Amino acid sequence: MTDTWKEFEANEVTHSVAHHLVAIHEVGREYGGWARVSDIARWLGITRGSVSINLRNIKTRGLVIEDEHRQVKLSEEGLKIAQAIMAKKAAVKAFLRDVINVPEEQAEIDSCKVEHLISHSTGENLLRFITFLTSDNPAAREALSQFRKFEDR
Amino acid sequence: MTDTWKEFEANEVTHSVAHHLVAIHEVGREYGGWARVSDIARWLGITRGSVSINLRNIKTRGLVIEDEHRQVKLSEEGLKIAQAIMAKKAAVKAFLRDVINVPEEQAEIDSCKVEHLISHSTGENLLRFITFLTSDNPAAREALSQFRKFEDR
DNA sequence: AAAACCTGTTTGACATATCAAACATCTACA
DNA sequence: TGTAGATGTTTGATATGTCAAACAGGTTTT
Ligand SMILES: [Mn+2]
Ligand SMILES: [Mn+2]
Ligand SMILES: [Mn+2]
Ligand SMILES: [Mn+2]
Repeated sequence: MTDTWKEFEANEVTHSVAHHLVAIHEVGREYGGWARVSDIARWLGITRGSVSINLRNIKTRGLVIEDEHRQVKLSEEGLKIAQAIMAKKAAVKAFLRDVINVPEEQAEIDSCKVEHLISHSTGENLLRFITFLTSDNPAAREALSQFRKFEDR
Repeated sequence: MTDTWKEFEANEVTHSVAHHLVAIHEVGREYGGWARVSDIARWLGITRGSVSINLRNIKTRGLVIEDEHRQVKLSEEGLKIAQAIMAKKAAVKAFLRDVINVPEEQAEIDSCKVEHLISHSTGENLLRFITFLTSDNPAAREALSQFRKFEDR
């Protein structure tokens, strides 16, 4: 009815772009942030051709910079986006695995699917919640323990 | 490194298909489940042309059936998928809004983005968790109340 | 009956994302 | 030094999803 669902389209980055950014961050880790097309492609499990084309778009949007050897590095904005995505993924995964007992592998898959889609503020609320719930607050510990029992009903 | 992230691609349905199925379900509610292209298009806020093309795909996959007046209705499989998506959305939204205090509108947007992506089992775990946490279990109530305080730190 | 409106489909365009294959260029190594 | 391998780009294909515009039928209004 409302067009709220079309907000889905209105994402900062697509899943593909999100993973390109994170890949550059990871691959470039030992090289001052600089990454090569080939290494990004290998990391992502897609062809060099695809990475080359995708980077065209990502460069245009100012999310990476390029040096004279055609290596790429996250721009300030690209880095901010990559870090936000990694943080949200970590929060979601921790919640799924440590709070509601989703198996590790499934938590990995589900958090991967969702990492770039949840809003910043939701990510923050979630992080606050797991921080509280996995703290040594007695009420939190008791609730979690009761939930474990509740689950095995 | 691993190709886990490509599992993203391996979804039962895309966001677009998910909303087409749910739209058919909603639009057809008062007509024995039968829906027309025009009404689906209006509901989704896209053109009739787009719906027409998308339905071609959705029919091929056996998710809807068509009658002699070109009306469509969810097949048994299509209905199962639509219901699973609606259930997951409700669970996510309730968690965001009622547990971690995400504002209604944001909870709506985030749950919409994610509804078709989270796995069945994760959805079930989440539902168990919110059922417990919003029950009258004293430990649950105390934890939630402590979390409210913790938030306003 | 005619005109206006509503419906569903098709076409051509565009955007994103992927592949394989061909190419040009570098690099390494024998 | 010459060949083999690695690298990056481009092209042509496929798939999904969207739009606007044109078209063909059907229904309603006048
Ligand atoms: Mn240099
Ligand atoms: Mn991911
Ligand atoms: Mn009939
Ligand atoms: Mn949605």
